[in-house]
Amino acid sequence: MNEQYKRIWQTVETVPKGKVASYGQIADLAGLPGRARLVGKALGKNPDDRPLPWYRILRSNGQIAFPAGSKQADIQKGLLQQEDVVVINNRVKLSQYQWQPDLAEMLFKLEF
DNA sequence: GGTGTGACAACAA
DNA sequence: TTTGTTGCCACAC
Repeated sequence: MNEQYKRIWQTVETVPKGKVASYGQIADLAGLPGRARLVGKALGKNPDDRPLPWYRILRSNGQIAFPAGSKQADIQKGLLQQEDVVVINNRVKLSQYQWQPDLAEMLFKLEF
């Protein structure tokens, strides 16, 4: 299994409930600056044998990465609202819900 | 090893 | 705001 994917998945798992992060943000935190698209691929290859909060990952502008109205978009929307994240027109207010990693999270991540 | 692709991002209009 | 362009880089053919 690819190491980078593991790191991406691990990073995604550190996103707290009720908060969201962008693909680029995850890439940066995973030590892969500029690999936002790789994050998308990693999530696509996500082995469903472990719970991964993939639905907390959005685009840089807060929009859900799937076409509005699509099956996936609906599911993601539902899961987010289940965590008290308000989704309007297929997007959320990043100014309010975007995750801001704190020191504890950073330190945790440094222990690769 | 060239070419096209992608759950992206930043910017222009 | 929405749409199009361009940059990006690991992957799969």
